Amino acid sequence: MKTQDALKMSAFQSPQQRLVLTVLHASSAMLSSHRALLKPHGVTPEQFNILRILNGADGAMSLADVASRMIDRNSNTSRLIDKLLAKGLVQRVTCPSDRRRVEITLTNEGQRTTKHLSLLMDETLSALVDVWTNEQATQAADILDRWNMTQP
Amino acid sequence: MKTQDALKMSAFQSPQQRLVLTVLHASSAMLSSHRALLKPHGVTPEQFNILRILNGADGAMSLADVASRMIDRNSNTSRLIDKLLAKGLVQRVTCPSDRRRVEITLTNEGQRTTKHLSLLMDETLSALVDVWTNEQATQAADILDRWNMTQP
DNA sequence: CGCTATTCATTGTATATACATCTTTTGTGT
DNA sequence: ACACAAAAGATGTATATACAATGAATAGCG
Repeated sequence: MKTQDALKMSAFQSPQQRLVLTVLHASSAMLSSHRALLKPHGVTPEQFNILRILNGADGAMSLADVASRMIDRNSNTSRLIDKLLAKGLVQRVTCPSDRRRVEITLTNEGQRTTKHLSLLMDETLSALVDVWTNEQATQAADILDRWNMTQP
Repeated sequence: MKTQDALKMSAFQSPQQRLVLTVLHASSAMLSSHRALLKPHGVTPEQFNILRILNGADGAMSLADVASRMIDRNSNTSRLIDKLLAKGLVQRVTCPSDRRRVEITLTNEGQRTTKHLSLLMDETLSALVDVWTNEQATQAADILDRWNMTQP
């Protein structure tokens, strides 16, 4: 169901409330697209997010470094990395200078997979997000960022 | 971490891609606020969403009716209603004219709780979303809806 | 030094979600 | 009337998340 249909009867109390609900709906729909696209390759959007972070990083990253760049920045990073490890996409090495830390790196296969999936995502999803002009996308993102800036 | 910080290094490929990531981050932060606010009252945002739907409906609703109005429109509605049932907030009655259907209604306690929590949410969260003017909120929501309209 | 506090990561438990499958009941076509 | 398809819900399994608690290693300070 489309957002405007789904919420039609509820007669938003305010434009701000409408925006919050619209964002929640849009986020859910976007994640579904990503999930469907990645699924045939055995990777979830949350796992792919980690792969992209590792691919974008220069050197090795500790688990906390990865977590701080995730969309959902939490302690389940350990378990997501477990899954990637089981698939042979990442490597986990205890840091010798500080044995509390764990360095996470992409394996060669992990690099190949990440590049391949990034390309696939960009190609497939660019058609979808082209409903927005550059100006519209920038404008909406700027407005949403006003809110993010006030959050803890 | 703030969205613009979190993603600073990644040098967005396009304004559209930036918007997608911004929406995902904003959605996650919004849900966290809601969750924290509702938690002391023993209700999750997902459960509260169902309570609000039932409260907004005129008469009784079937499970499918509820599901179609949910943010994440899926088949786990059954289990969410199980939780609300265990808390005595909703009632579940097999429809006599079509025994496949189940009518869900708020109990008296469910109505009280829903009104109380709605008020609490509005009061507490209105301060947060006031970083947006009415015009900004409407503009951003309109832009996001352009995307929703194209999705299946 | 040795004790304590802090940091980094992992694990336990409850919750929610995605997807597929199954059961029960109703509808339909011949 | 009977067989079969479709509809409404429930459930099984794997995954992800929130939050708290734990374990291990280091830092800091007396």
